[in-house]
Amino acid sequence: MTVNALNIFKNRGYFFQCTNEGALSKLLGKKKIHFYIGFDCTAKSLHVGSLLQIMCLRQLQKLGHTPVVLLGGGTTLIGDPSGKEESRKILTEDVIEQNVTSIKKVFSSFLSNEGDNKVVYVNNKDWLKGLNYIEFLRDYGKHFTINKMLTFDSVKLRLDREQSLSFLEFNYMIFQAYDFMKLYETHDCLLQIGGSDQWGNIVNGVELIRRSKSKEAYGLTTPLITTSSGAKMGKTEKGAVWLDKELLSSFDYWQFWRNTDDRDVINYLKLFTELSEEEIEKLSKLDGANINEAKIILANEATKMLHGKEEAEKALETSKKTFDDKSFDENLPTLEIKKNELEKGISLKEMLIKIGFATSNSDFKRNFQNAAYKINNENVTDENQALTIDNLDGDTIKLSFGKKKHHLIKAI
RNA sequence: GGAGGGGUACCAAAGCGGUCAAAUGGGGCGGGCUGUAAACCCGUUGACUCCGGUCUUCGAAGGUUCGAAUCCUUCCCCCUCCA
Repeated sequence: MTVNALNIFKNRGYFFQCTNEGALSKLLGKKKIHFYIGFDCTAKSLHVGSLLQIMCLRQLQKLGHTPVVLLGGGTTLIGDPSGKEESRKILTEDVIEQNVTSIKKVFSSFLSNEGDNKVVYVNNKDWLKGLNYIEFLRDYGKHFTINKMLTFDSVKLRLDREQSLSFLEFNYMIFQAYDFMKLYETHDCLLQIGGSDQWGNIVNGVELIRRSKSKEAYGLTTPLITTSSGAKMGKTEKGAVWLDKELLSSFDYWQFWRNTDDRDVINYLKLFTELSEEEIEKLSKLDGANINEAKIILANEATKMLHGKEEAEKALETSKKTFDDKSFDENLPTLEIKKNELEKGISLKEMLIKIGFATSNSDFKRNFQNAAYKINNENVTDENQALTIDNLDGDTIKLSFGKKKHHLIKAI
């Protein structure tokens, strides 16, 4: 039996809709192709919101196809209006280039850089930057009608909300279509994948290729993943779930998955791990508190893929110590402090502000009144509490803000 | 260019001379219950504070007033319709 890529996509939950499904399915079955996904470079790194797309790249690469990662160094100069309520901030070229570099790193964890279908990186700045406006309009502008563009959700939404959509942003979809065509030319790229909000943009590209080359290319979108409670997925106590150790530690990343809503676990296992369907099926039998077992597996697998096996094991260990034994583990964020300073005594309030557990004196006071702080698991009852050597447990003090945020203070 | 509507805290949205650091809802944060889940309940959500208060905030700048988010003037921005 031949492995059918689209079936895998459907079973795993990567599939939302695609153009010409029959033909695409056949194509993927008989030929190894180049396919691409574009990534926005508005931030220093990517977060879990892009993980599904990355999994698609990984999956298809495993089947022998060649992933082309398009870094939108050029389009980010404009800003994608899709799904945005307001215009994006315009970033400078410098910042974008830095982002491009750091975002590239993310992919190295997920994609193979070896073999004849190793990952290819491209930056659309390379062909967009030097574009000649008049020529571009004459060659490609004629293929786009305003009538049609106005029907796209990304545009309609903005207009319905009575929010302005600048011409600059309006051009985004034309550029994205042009990107696809360009990659078709240079890399024989036949398929573009994207989130469901990219449908309009992708179809535009497919049509541009058809009109200007009389050739067929394909588009496929992935579903928008929301949590069962309806929110967009991707937040922890500490903010966005970055796919970068510098921005979110592997422990916090592990915790993010561990804290998944019961109702989402099985779904996430399918989407974000590579466990076999049988294994997942088995885990789906768990109920009640036992679902936590599945969550731990999810966290392990997801962390392993991004940060490596060792980091995943460390995160598991740290979590056990922190939440089960209520002790501490060195893997928790740690602040080192001189012993003699501790002998003099340090204001707890200042320490908490320093490590980010309070944003101001007032904030500290509010949290204190809500019984949010603990020293070595003991509730703080004195607002003017000072940290001294008496608080040391070994050479460490554990400070907690709420149930999930812990920080160590280490005397040296 | 003309006519009208509007800009309030993270978001949405009330307030339209004092009782407004600003109702209400959402979101965030914390507490309780639990399984590091969901749902639910409670608290909190500008800064500083000698906890009595003080300071900064309602698009911007001026003005009227004992007193302004609220009234007046100018300016900036957004939306709708007309040209």
